[in-house]
Amino acid sequence: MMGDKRYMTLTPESKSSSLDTVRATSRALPIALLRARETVMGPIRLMLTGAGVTEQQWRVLRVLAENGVMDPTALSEASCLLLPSLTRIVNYLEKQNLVTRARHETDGRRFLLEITPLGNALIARNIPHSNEIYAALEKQFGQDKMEQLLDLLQDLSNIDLK
Amino acid sequence: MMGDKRYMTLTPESKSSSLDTVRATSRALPIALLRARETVMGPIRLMLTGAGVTEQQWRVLRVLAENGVMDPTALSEASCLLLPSLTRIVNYLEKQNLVTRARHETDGRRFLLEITPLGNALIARNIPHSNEIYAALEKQFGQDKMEQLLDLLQDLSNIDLK
DNA sequence: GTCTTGTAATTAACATGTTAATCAAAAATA
DNA sequence: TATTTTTGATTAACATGTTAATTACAAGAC
Repeated sequence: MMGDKRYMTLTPESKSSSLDTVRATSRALPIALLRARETVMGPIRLMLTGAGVTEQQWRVLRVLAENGVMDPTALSEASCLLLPSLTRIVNYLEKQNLVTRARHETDGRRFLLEITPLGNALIARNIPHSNEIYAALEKQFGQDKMEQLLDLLQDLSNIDLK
Repeated sequence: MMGDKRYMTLTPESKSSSLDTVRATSRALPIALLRARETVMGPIRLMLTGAGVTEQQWRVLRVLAENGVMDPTALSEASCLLLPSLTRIVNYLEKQNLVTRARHETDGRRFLLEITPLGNALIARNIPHSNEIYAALEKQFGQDKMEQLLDLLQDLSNIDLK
């Protein structure tokens, strides 16, 4: 394979084993995932700017709209946000009356978070645009490839690396 | 498909069109990409902690090792970092003598960045561990699926959403 | 009940993400 | 050449990412 730039050798003068060969960054999975995500988020970010929320705030609101009442730990897992980030985000959303925070009835350590009608309204009036973007993406990329990609990503996420 | 939770309706009492139907966050592409990336980065982060660099610093060093001299704009594109982030990261790497910054000879606006021998040494002594992690991941996930995923991600990244 | 241990959530500190503003130098135009 | 416009890079300001430390409460052990 002449000109295949998927691999390179760090020290060309030495005999290289597979362990000291650097995978080209264009085929490095973490970067590939990041780059793909940037492509998708581009138009979505425009939409969110119009909605007046950040990407992460939108994610929190959507998960709460989908799941109802949740405690921070569950919300953290579902929205892919670490707890310290989530704490700050929920503080802000609470000030904007988009989310409420209440103490758990029996467990004094836990809280219960819930989206407000105002929060639901924010989602409802922006979802159509969001879906338009997603539809355009799926049309460009191909519905079959999209399903294939989502399945692979789900499989990858379920791997246990010990 | 009973019990298929890939979609939900925001307002159950209304007749919902495809445009006001909320895609379940478990099948939302941005979250799926994020979650997959977290899975992969888990063990890599452990390695990087041992190496004494952050994920982004490691990425910058690897791209420079792969491509030689680069200006910030090109490095930004290749490493998937916005210029403001890159400026701070390069400032730090320069202080650590892992990277050098020089003025462009003919264009006074541009700079030329290059990895130092110290930087190359850092990569060389950590690449074996990095490759072990990657090999374990590929073994768990399957080499064919890995190639398939990388191809899909590359395709997705090349889409133009106008 | 008291003490210890474990858990949920927050706070702290620093690095990075993100958008807008700024600055210097190059390129374009008159 | 003087002016304007564009471009490369940095700085500023604020939100989030990340790890470690802290706090309040619950659950177990004694």
